[in-house]
Amino acid sequence: MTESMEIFEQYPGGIFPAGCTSRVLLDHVTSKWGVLVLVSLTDGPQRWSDLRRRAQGISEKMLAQTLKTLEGDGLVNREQQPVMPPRVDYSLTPLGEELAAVLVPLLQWVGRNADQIIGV
Amino acid sequence: MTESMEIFEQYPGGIFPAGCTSRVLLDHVTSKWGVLVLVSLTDGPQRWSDLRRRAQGISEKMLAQTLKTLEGDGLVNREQQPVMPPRVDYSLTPLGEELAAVLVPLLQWVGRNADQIIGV
DNA sequence: CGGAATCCGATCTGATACTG
DNA sequence: CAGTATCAGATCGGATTCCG
Repeated sequence: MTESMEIFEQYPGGIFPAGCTSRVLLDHVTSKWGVLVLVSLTDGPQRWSDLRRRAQGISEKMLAQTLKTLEGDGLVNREQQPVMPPRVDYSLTPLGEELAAVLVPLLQWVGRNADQIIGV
Repeated sequence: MTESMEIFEQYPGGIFPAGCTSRVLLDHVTSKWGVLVLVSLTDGPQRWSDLRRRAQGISEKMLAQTLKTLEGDGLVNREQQPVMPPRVDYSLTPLGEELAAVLVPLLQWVGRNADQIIGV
């Protein structure tokens, strides 16, 4: 608890001012499906239907919305081939890879500890 | 991208089955306010009013709800002293400390990159 | 296949008021 | 100080339908 507390040094009064860009980005990447989509993509470029399978339970609406948000943030790349039937590949940008690298440990921790925690 | 991909090894078809305990816990800890409360508490035990200041913009309703959820998950401890006026201290449990340790790098990454990302 | 559009209920938020 | 209760409005999220 002694190191890497730059968050408190930067903002002594609180963690990120309310409404600042950090808050917005944090909400995007910690959104219900944002985490799962980003981590899915660490496995390499994937298509719409791949992502629907990886992020089990996501609706088409939320997949579309999540991908647009992440693309708008420069975290995800969208590549469309002009063929019929259409083929679209999603992948992480370099920035997205960086982010996913800090997200994976979170997912792993959750996976290890979920059973011991829920319904204490 | 080659190491620590146990998430995909565990669940080849997707990341956590929909509705499993891992998903529930993930939703709790990545909730809009859960992240901020947990990271606030890495700075040591804090009182209700401290947390309201740290997690700028949180309403009393959401602070109460977030704390109850995290307490129910065994991530946060609530200690009430029977004095008047009442004094209540919130702190991380050992499990909560573990979790916060993987959350802090995420917050730091967001803090470093938010300005370059939003509104591309 | 890869979406967009629409509707609808659940959830979140803010404001206000009240309590021990 | 540390909450609880309640209500209205905004937003989120899911299910369904439709389209190139």
